[in-house]
Amino acid sequence: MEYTSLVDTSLDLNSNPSHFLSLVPKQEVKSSFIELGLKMSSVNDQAAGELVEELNRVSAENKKLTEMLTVMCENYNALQNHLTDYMSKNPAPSDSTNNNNNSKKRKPEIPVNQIINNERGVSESSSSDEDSCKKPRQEQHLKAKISRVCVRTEASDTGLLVKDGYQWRKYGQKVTRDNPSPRAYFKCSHAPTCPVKKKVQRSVEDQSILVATYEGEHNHPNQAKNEQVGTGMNRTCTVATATLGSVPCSASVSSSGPTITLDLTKPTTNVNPADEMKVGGNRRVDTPEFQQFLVDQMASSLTKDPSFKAALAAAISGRMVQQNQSQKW
DNA sequence: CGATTTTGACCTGCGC
DNA sequence: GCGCAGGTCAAAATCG
Repeated sequence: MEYTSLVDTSLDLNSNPSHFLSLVPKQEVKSSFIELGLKMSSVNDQAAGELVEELNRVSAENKKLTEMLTVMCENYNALQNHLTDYMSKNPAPSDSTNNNNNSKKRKPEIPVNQIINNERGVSESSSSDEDSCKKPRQEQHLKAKISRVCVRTEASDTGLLVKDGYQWRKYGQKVTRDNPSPRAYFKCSHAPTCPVKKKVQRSVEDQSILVATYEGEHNHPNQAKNEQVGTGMNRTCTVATATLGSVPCSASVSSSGPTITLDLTKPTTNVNPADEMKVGGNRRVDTPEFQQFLVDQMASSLTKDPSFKAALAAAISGRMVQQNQSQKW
């Protein structure tokens, strides 16, 4: 499947306003821009200059973001093609990518690409219809949106609580074979019908990192929107919240996949978002990977939002009309 | 007293 | 079919 087809780029982050110009005769718009510029110059040259400069800057930024998004999509397609080729040439000999010492494993972990697809709301289940008849539970499991969030906590913190704004009820705890730390099982307790589940376990490699695995989508709004990260479909928005807001944490992206790490041990209150992005140390928010990830997530979430598109189109077309009117005046 | 957590028992899927 | 391991249930304990 082509990754680019999953990303609705119809918003056209490139500043080329051709989509909207089509609503108005091109020549008219062009002349209105020129005349508007002349008028502005007669009224307030400096302000107009600043506006044009700002417009150019934003346009360049949008263009850059679009290019980055395109490159990412191409890279993703290339990687997926490589993976497909590799899988077809080397059929996985009994889950060789997983721990070999785990001779008995249940369902293999959902591959990274499937996680991505699930997050984009594309149902790409690898199980056949026949399988789904035989294994309704597993089918249901595969259909559920699965996302993983890593949260860095103080080493002294032995709890398994990951605050994400939702209310959870713990219904079980288990010590798993591959990890000495117990795994806690949570259900969303805010709404009785909410199917979302969460598993929280400390990372084997770094005990200070809590790995929270979310399954399913919340069918109710997040009560505490300003609290750290959410799950499932609203994850894309909450990533930005965790990074740019006043939430006392920092975020990073794992190189192994779309896993978000929140560093709760490093308060970032009262930090300018621009400065926050420059912060060094062990934070990885300034890495190209993270920025690309943010671009990807923000672009996809924005372009997926029809109301945002409608509002933007209305704003731009409204501006065009205003310019036309000012030309006629 | 209701909500939440703990914890042992039970269920289920998978590999041998 | 058996055993293992992950996941879930539910009664008891705890908390606010």
